Amino acid sequence: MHNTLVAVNESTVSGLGRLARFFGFSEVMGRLYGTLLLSPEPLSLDDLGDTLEISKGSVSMNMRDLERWGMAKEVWMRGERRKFYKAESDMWQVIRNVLGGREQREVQLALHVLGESIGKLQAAESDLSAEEQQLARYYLDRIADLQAFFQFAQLALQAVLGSDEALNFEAVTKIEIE
Amino acid sequence: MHNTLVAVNESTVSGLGRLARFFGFSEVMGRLYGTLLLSPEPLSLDDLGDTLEISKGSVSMNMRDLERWGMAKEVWMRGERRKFYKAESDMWQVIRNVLGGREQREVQLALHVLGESIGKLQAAESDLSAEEQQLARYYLDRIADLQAFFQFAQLALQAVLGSDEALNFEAVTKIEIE
DNA sequence: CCCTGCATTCAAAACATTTTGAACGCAGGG
DNA sequence: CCCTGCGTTCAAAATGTTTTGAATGCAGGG
Repeated sequence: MHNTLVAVNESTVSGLGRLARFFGFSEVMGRLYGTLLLSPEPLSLDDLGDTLEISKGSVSMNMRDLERWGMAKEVWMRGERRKFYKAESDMWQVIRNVLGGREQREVQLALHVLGESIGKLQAAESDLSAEEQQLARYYLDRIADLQAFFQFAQLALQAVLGSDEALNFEAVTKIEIE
Repeated sequence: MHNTLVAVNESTVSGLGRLARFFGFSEVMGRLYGTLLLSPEPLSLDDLGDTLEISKGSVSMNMRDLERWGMAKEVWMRGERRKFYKAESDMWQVIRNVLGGREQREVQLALHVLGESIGKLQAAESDLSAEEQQLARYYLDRIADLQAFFQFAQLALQAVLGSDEALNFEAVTKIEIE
C-alpha cells in the first residue's frame, strides 16, 4: 500500500491511542478503535491482532471493553464463523456514551458525598467545642466551593447530553457561559 | 478532634484523591491538595507527610507538581525555616490552570496532526491507484469527523477559558449549545 | 458425537509507575 | 567554618497494570 496511506493510518491510530489514555482508557482500546475506524470493511479479531501486533487475548479483552462503551459493534458476515467488528463512527454518540456513563457517575457520586458531609457537619454542630465549630464552618465553606464546582460540571454534562437529536459538530457554533 | 470533623476531612481528602486520578494526576497530589484546602493554617512538608503518612520524598515531589499546576502556593512564615504551603482555594483558577495547560495542548496537537494528514493525503492523490484513491477518500472522511470533534473541544475550552474575570460558579446558570 | 476453528479466560510474566529512605546539598546560626 | 535542620534527588523496592499464551469452552460441520 502507498506510503502516505500507511503513514496517515499510523499517525491516526497512535493519536487515538493517545486520546484513549487521556480519557483513562487503555491505549490498545484507542488503537483498535482507530484501526476499525479507518477500515472500510469490518475486521476480525485476527485481523486486528495481526495489524496491531498484539495477542489474541488482548484483542478479545479490549474489544469487549470497546463494545461495552458502544465504540464498536459486532457485524455478522455471512458464510463466516469468525466475529467481525466495525467502529461506531458517530463521534457524537461515542462522546455521549462516555460522558453519560463514567463521567456522570463520578459527578453524582461526588455531589452525594459532599451533601452528606454538609449534613453531618450541621448535625454535629451542637456537640462541638467553640474551636471545633470554627473549624466546622471553615470546612463548610470549602465544601460549598467543591459542591459548586461539581454542580457546574453537572450542568455542563447535561448541556452536552441533553440534546437528544443526532447533533453534528459543524452545527455547534456557540457555547455560552453567563 | 471530633469524630465528625475527622470523618468529613477523610472523605473529602479521599474524594479529591479520586478526582485527581480521574484527571490523570497522582492520587497523592489530590490528597495533599485536599489536606491543604481543609487547613485554615498553612502546613509544612512535615505536617503533610505526617498527616497523610507518606514519605518526605513523596511529599516533596508531589508538592512541586501541585505548585507547577498552580494548585498550591508557598507561604512565608516569619521565624520559620521550613516551607509552608496553602491550597489555591479558587476552584475556577485551578480549573483554568488545568484546562489551559494540559488539555489545550492536547487538543492543539491533535488538530495539528489531523491537518497534516489531510494535507498529505491531498498531496499524494495523483500518485495513487484508483483503489488507493478510494481508500484515501475514506480516510479523509473519517479524519474530517475527528477534526470536527477536536474543533468542538477547542470551542468548549475557549468558552471556559475565555472569560477573564473571576467567574464564580453560582453565577453559571446556563450553557447553551445550538 | 467427534473434530476443527474460533473466542474467552486467567495465571504468570513483562512492564510501568509510585513510594521509599538514605545520601546529598544548602542556608543560616553559633 | 563547622553544625544542624531542612528540602531535594535518585536508585532500589514495592506495588499496580498490561500483555501474553496455554488451557478451556463452545458451536457448527461432517
